[in-house]
Amino acid sequence: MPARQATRKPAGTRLTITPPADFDLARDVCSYGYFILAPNHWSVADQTLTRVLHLSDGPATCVIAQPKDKLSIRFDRALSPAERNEAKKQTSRMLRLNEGESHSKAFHTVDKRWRNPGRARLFRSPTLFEDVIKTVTSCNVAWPSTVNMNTQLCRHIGVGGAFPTAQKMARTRLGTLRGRCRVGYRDQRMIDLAKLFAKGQIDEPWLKSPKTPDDDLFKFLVSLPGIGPYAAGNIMQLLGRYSRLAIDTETVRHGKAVLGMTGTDRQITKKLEAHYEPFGDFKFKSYWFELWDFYESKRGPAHLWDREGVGKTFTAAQLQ
DNA sequence: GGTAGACCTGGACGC
DNA sequence: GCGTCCAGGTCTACC
Repeated sequence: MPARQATRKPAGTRLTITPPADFDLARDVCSYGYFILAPNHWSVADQTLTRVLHLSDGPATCVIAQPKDKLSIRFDRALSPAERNEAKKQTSRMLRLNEGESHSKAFHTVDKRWRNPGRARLFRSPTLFEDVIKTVTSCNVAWPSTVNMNTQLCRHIGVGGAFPTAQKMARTRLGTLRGRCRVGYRDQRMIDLAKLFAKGQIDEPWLKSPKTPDDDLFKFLVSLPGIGPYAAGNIMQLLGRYSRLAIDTETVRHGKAVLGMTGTDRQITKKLEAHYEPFGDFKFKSYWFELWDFYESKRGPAHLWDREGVGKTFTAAQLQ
C-alpha cells in the first residue's frame, strides 16, 4: 500500500496595501448602499468585506480586513503577478483609495460637519460596468428588489459568484434576465449597456479624465440606455464627480422630513439644488452623508447593520 | 419644453 | 390564498 501523501491545499495569495492615513475600512465600506448588494458581503462579526473578484484567470474570492493601519486582502487561491495588479486596481477603485487625505481635507474645508467623524469616501464597485448596472437596478424599484436583482445576477450570470462581466451579460438572453434575475423591463437596457461596454464603445479613459467637463459627462451619461437624470447624477459620483445631486424620491423625502422643506416635488427639487449649492464640487457628498446620518440615527452604525434585516429595509420611507 | 402614460416587480392591504 | 393597489425612474408620444 503506497504511503499516504499529505494533501496540502496551495496557499492563497495575501496582499497588503497601505491606504490613506485617514482610511477606516468599516466606516468607508459601510458608507453607501452598494456594500449590501451582491457579491459584496460585509461581516458584522469580523468587520471584513468578502466578495468575488473577476480576474484574468477566473474568479477569486477575497476577504479584506484592516487589522491596523494596513489593508490585508486574503484570496482563496494563488494569483499570478498580473492578477495581483488587477486585484489591487479593483480593490483600490472599490475603496476609493485614490482619494487621499488631501481630498478629504478639501471636502472637510467646504463641509466641516464630517471632519470629526472623518466621513469623506463613498463605497463603490471594482469596475465602472458594475456601478452602472447596479445603478440601473436601483431605478424605479424598492430597495429589496434591488437587493434581489443583484443577488440573482451574480447567481445566474456571474461566474463563480462574481458580478457578471459586460461580455457575459451582452450574450445573456432577455428571458434569463427577466425570468431568473427579475430585472423586469430593464432587461433590454441592461443588455444594450453591456454591449456598449463589451464592444469598447464606452470611452472609460474619457469618462474618468479630470479634463472632461462635468456637463459633457452628464450629457453623455443621459444618452445611454436606461440612464436618466437621476442615474447619470449617481454614476457621476461613482466616477468621482460630486458637483451634482442625484435627485430621486428619497432626496425629496429628505428635503421634507429632515430639512423641513415644503411645496410640490418640483419646488422642493429646486430648493434642494439651492440648499446644496454652497458645497460646490462636493454637493453630492454633503447631501449623501446627511442622508446616511439620518439612516444611522434610526438604525445605528451601518457597520453593525444586520444584512438580512436592516439592509433590506433601510430606505427613509420605511424609517419614518 | 412640459406632461401623461406605460413599463415590471414585490410589498402592503383588504377580503 | 387571492386580487388589487401602489411606489419607484426612464422612455416615448403628444401637445
